[in-house]
This record gives sequence, C-alpha cells and structure tokens, in this order.
Amino acid sequence: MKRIPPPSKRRLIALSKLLEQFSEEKITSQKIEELTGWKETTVRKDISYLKPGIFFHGGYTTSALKESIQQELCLLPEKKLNCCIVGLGKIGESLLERSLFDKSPFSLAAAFDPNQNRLDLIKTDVPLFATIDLEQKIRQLSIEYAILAVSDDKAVFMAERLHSYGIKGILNYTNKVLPAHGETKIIQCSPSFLLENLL
Amino acid sequence: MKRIPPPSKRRLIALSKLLEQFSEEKITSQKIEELTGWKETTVRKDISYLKPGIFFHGGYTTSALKESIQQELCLLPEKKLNCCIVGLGKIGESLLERSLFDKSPFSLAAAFDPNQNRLDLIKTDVPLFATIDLEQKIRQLSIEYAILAVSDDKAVFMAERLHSYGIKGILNYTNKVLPAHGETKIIQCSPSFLLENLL
DNA sequence: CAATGTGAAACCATTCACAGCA
DNA sequence: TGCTGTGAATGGTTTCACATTG
Repeated sequence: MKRIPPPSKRRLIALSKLLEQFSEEKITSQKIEELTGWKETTVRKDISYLKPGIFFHGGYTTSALKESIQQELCLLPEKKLNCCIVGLGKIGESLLERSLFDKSPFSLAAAFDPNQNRLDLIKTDVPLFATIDLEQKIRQLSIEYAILAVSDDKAVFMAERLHSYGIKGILNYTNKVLPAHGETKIIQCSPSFLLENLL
Repeated sequence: MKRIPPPSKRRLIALSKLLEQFSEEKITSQKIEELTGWKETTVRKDISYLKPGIFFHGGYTTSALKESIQQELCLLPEKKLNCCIVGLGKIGESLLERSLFDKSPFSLAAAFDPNQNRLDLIKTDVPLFATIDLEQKIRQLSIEYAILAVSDDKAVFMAERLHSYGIKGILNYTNKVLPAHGETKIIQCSPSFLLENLL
C-alpha cells in the first residue's frame, strides 16, 4: 500500500473526528472546506490516498468515509495500544481518566509517580505504580506510548529511560526539548510551547 | 524582513528552549543535530533566517543565538500578550497556574467557567470570571489568545464566540474540530488527537 | 449538472555542495 | 582545519485543470 504524506495523515485524523460529529448522511469536499478551512482540492487529494477502489458521487457517504479513514490509518485496531502517564503532577493527574481515550486506538494502561504518598491519595481506575517499577510494568503490560508529565528537571532523563524500554512515541508535556532516537516519535505539547506556535 | 517558513519557525521556537537549558558557551549545528535529531544543515538554514548581519564562527555563542531567536520571533515582547482559559474542568484547572507561562511571551490574565460554585471553590491568583462575562472581560483585559477546555458539546459554540470577540489564536483541548475563521490560528491539542498523531 | 479523481504544474522545504572565514 | 552561510538541486505537498461519472 502506498504511503500517506504526513500532512495528509494529520488532516485525515482530524477529518475522522469531524465526521463523528457530523450528522448528515452525505458530505462534500466543499462542505469540509467550510468546516475546516482546508482547500476542497486538498481534501479530495487526501481522501484519494485511502482505498481507491471505492467511488463516491454526489458527495461522500459520511459513515463510509469515516470508516475508510479509521481502517486505513488503524484508528480502530482490534486490540488497543497501551499507553501510560509518567509523572502525576497537576497535568499528569488531569489526564488520568480512561474515558479520555474511549474513542481512540489507545488504552490508558498505567500511570507512574515516584511519590508513594501521592499514589495512595489518588483515586482512579487506572493502575498506579511507583516509578521504580517503570521498566518492569512497561514490559509486562506491553506499553508502547507514553505521556511524559514529570517536572522539567527530570524530563530528559526520563525520556532516555522510556527510549531504552522500547517506547515508540512520547507526548512531551514538559518544557524541555527531548532528543530524538531512531524511530521514536515525539510531540512537544507543553502549553507555553503550543501558545508560542500560535504567534 | 523576509518571512520565516512555518517549519523553521517551529524548530527555532524549540531551539530557543533548548538553548535555555544548554550550559556551554558555544554550540555547533552538529551538537544541535545530536540533541534534537534535526539535520545540521537544516539547523543552519533555519538560523540563516534570523538577523543575517551577525557572523558566527567556531559555533554559535549560546546566549547570542538564543537572544537573536527570541527577538526575531517576538518571544520576549515588552508587554506580554494576554491569554485566558475557557472552561475549568480537570484539564482547564490543571493549567491554571501563572508560573506555567513565566518564560513565555504570554500572561494568563483570566479564566472562565459557567459554574459559580466551581469558581468559589478554586483558589488561585488568576482572576476567575463567570462565562457570561466572557466578551466583556476579553475586551477589557485585551485578551488575544485562548485555551479552550470546555466540554466537547460546547466546543464549536464557544469557539465561534471567541472568534467574534476577536481572539487571534486558540489552543483547542476539546475533541472537536473547530472551524477556521480568517486569520485565527487553531492548534488541536486534545490528548487523544495528539496520541493518534504519534501512530 | 454537480460532484469526484488525478496527472501536471507550481510552490515550498530540505538537503547538497561548496565558498568563505577565523 | 573546522565551522558557518548560501545558491542550486532535490524531494515532497498543494493547487490547478480537466477528464470522468451517475
């Protein structure tokens, strides 16, 4: 199968979410332009990277298009991919909710913090562990993705540990820039960094 | 002055953060490649978009490079830009801390929630207001950027209000895709969306 | 006729190759 | 020699123009 260019992939992921919230049976590329600001011709090109056999006319069938995207981009795998939260400060704790990941291909399988007192105080249905057990639990639970929300001073060290345990992708909520390693993808998502990207 | 391509701008913003945490006096493009994974030649091209008069040799002077980026990208304005949080659920509340924005060009000038009980319970040094006063306070306090953290069902409606009050950029923490309007920039940053972009 | 699908053109970003400087 | 700076070449993305289809 042909590879989908990264910008197209990003838009298709967003489009699949848009379609979930769109109630009409059919949707045209013009309508998508109106709802998102992407040029209609770009939208059609993006969609053309999906299963080409299917021919749509008079607009796309909303549900068929959504399913085609989800299937092609593996957004609905048979078995969900496990992720974890590393660091349960304010931000880490605010993400500690399984339902946030309900409609995603991910499952929140664990969260880690070095402070046992903190772990005892938090009530949640997500399994909590001391950071000492990070490697063991990541391997045991087949965790492949991590949400890094430790304090800035531990960020690079923790990221190195995550890399060495075979983590495939990291959402970096710290203010530090993390070193890239091989295939591991990293997205920088601290609020101040994201705000600066709005400038 | 020539315009900086968006990908270069993103890297330069990250680079300015990297330099803040880098303790040696000089840094080479090779070293930056090692720390970030960006090709050294890309790094040099990015830097070439900054003030060209300056000639660097034997590597860049860390502090001079950092200041050059900050100045060129307006990361250290005389007067900070005001932003606000809209919606004080778990995520909104976790971002309710001035210090998160200390080293950024932004200042957290207000936060909004419709629930007066909630507002009374939260203790913070950020001014809190009922959502009813959103327009008035945005105009009064010259707020130009917003962190949208309301529940999904109110997302599009709230974004339309923010647009109509002249907001220039939105960090969208909801799971909805927001319509683009004119110049307003929107960054989608809900955890499940970001995770999907790691795939 | 009103839509999609798609090769070709235009545009933009990255990488290369090498000149220039201390 | 070891580094930066930069025009030129490459590679990738978006847009255009138009053939195609129900």
